[in-house]
Amino acid sequence: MSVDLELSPKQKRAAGERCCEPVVYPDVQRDHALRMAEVAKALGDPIRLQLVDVLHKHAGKVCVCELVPLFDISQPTLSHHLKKLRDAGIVDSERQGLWAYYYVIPDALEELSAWLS
Amino acid sequence: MSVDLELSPKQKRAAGERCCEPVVYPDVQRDHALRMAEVAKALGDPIRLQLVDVLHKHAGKVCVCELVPLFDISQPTLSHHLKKLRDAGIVDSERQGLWAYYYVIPDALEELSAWLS
DNA sequence: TATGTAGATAGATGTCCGTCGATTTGGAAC
DNA sequence: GTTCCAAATCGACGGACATCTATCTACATA
Repeated sequence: MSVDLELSPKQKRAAGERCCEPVVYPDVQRDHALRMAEVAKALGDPIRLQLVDVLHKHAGKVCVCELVPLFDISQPTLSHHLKKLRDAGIVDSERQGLWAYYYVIPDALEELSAWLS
Repeated sequence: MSVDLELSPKQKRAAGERCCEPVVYPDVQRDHALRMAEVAKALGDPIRLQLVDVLHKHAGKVCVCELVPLFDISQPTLSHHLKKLRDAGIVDSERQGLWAYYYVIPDALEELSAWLS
């Protein structure tokens, strides 16, 4: 006949007791997380986040030459940030003559936005 | 008396015509953007994003020892990622004996979430 | 054809990041 | 006290990142 003893923490562990409920992570989430992390990483720079903010607030397309004076960085550096945003699928551009116009791709941020809610 | 001539692009530019509507960026947004970029940067790694996902789905607190086997990284690396999330103000931890329990700070992601919507 | 101009690319540099193995810290058990 | 254990920290290494200057590419003007 068994006695209702208080078990020591070590005995509890040995008996299979856990620190908390077991945690599993569904594989389905992994590539989902990968895509969202890519977007988050692109937004993880103050200048890029402000760029998206400006482009979004000007619902239309904004010329690069209007963006350059907004920040204290060189034109090539801004071009580099715009490329990062383009590579992440957040913005796209359109050329008209000498000028290039950038805009936020509709719903590009929706996946991340939905996850955060 | 002035004639209604078609101006060349260069003449237009010389006359002050712009490629698009002038764009200004309010200073108020800058520190706002800085804080959000910090959060986005912390989420900009697949493992950290999955960590937040797991912690959030387990509304309670999750023990580190349950998190380690979920990812193919060493325990010190996981600890490093948890520190990054803590530094960004996204998660916090609580120690109980040998074990450490992590949880998502309520509303830590709200600012970014609101901006994305 | 030659010149000017907007934007992208190339190359260099210093810093930050993700990862690891080894060690340290602080409780708990014997 | 000594041993065991979970988690954090340390030190190192390779790769990625933000930034710059200099150059290149298209296109438009003359």
